[in-house]
Amino acid sequence: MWIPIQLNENSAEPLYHQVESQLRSLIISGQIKEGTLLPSIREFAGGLNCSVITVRRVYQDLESEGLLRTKQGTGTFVAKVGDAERETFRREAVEEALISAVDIGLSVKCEEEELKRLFLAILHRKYHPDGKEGEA
Amino acid sequence: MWIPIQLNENSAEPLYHQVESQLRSLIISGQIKEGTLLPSIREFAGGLNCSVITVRRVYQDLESEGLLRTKQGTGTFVAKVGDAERETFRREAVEEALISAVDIGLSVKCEEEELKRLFLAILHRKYHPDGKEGEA
Amino acid sequence: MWIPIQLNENSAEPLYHQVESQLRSLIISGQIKEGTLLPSIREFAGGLNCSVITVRRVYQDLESEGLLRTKQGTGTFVAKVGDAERETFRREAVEEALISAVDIGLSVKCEEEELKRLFLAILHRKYHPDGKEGEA
Amino acid sequence: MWIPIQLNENSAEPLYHQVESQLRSLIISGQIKEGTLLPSIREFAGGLNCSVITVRRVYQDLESEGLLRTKQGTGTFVAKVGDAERETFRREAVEEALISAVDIGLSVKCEEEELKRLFLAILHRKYHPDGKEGEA
DNA sequence: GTGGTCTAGACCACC
DNA sequence: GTGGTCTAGACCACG
Repeated sequence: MWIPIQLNENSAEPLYHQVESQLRSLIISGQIKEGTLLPSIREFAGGLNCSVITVRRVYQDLESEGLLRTKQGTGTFVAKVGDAERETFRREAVEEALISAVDIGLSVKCEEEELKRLFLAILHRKYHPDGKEGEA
Repeated sequence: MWIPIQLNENSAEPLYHQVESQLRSLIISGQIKEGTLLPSIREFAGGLNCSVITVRRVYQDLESEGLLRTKQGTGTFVAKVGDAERETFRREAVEEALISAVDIGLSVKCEEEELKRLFLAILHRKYHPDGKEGEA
Repeated sequence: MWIPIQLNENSAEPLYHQVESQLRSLIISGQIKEGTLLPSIREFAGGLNCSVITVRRVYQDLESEGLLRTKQGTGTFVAKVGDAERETFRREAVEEALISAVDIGLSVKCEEEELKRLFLAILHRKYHPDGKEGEA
Repeated sequence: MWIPIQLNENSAEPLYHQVESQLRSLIISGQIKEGTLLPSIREFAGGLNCSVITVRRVYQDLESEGLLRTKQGTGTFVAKVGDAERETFRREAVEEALISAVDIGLSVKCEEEELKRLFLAILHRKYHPDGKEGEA
């Protein structure tokens, strides 16, 4: 199975962290279904051109979050995530990001109306990428 | 002079980063006026209960951004920030945060309408803290 | 012949280990009598929905413990277990578990009386499952 | 600070696991007080004669359990554990061990009375090591 | 000095 | 084949 992960070499964000958050999004959003057998750590590492250990860490962390389940000698699977649980995950992730953005607006004394305007513009641009935009 | 900085000991965010971003906001938003003499490194560090090295780094970083100006033997001052420049700073900070939030929404397959609804709710809550809310 | 084995897919305990310890218990406690012909490796593996390699390992391990005996071309039988031997087995298994439990209590600075109270409660619950309890 | 950890080289139990469980016990039982600065990973690794990475993993795992808190550039501390929380931890650890022991007794068809007698004997021996016993 | 990340490579246990 | 553990050693970020 092929997992679409984009690594940004120039980012300060640790490799394993980039992989983790993207894989987490794929699972939470349901783009990778429960029960799916993920690539072996070696295979995945090869594809990402990184160390086996980095991938192992990703699998391990996500397992401790309850998103993955690994069976020695067999492989690593996407765990069953209850709908309610998934909804909570999504909600939290999104709310957290929005709150943080509004906080920054506040800290910089941005007007409520201006913030709203900016947000709506960005929202529209991202969700209707008529031209080229659509991914950051 | 007293600078209102809140440090979160339990955050994963590095100390120096917390101080930097808050001080930057204070300057950009005009809450600390240009020409103001900031506390000495030692004094500031004492107030924040952190290392002088940390404060020194903050002053250096913000100086290299052009927000501060250090005069040997005198102290560190808030530099003159042109209105256009300030506007750019603010705009960038806010836009960046909003874009990042929307991206997360996208990555988790959040509906445009839901995202908008959530944002407006948070916006209102933060800007009209009737009860107690208002700062994170 | 049908062997009542419960596999816990989500346990960290290796499959072969789960099968081994349960089968061992069945033999030692006399619930499977000596001379009994066990299912073939394939059949057993099919019933447990696991690999034949796993069952093969179980049979081998228990044979090397003297609990099973394999006759080429015929099958695997439960060996004769002397009463004294069986008693030793049981005693060891139980004592080991109890000692380990008490050690954990000690390591966590649990009072002797509290430990005793807890034990008796659990003992009663497990041996007199009035409601539903009785197995973990 | 010196941490009393006993490593069993011959055990099948992974190194990091041995260290983790012992350190966890020390914290939960209150033998290491909250706020205590633990040895640096290098120092600890030197003392245990193991790799830095192994110690780091221990600290990381216990941090994710909420028992430790590490600050980059500063060190690793024992986190504040609420009394209720600590009680839960202890209770769970002990109950789990006892339940498992009783289950083994059951699986081997040990009489309730016999199990009780064995337990009380072991309990007394461990908590009143008149002769030599007292640790496993 | 501290912890944080990442590497390459080894060996073992499991299926 | 799979994952699990452990090593030695490097380099970076933080205080």
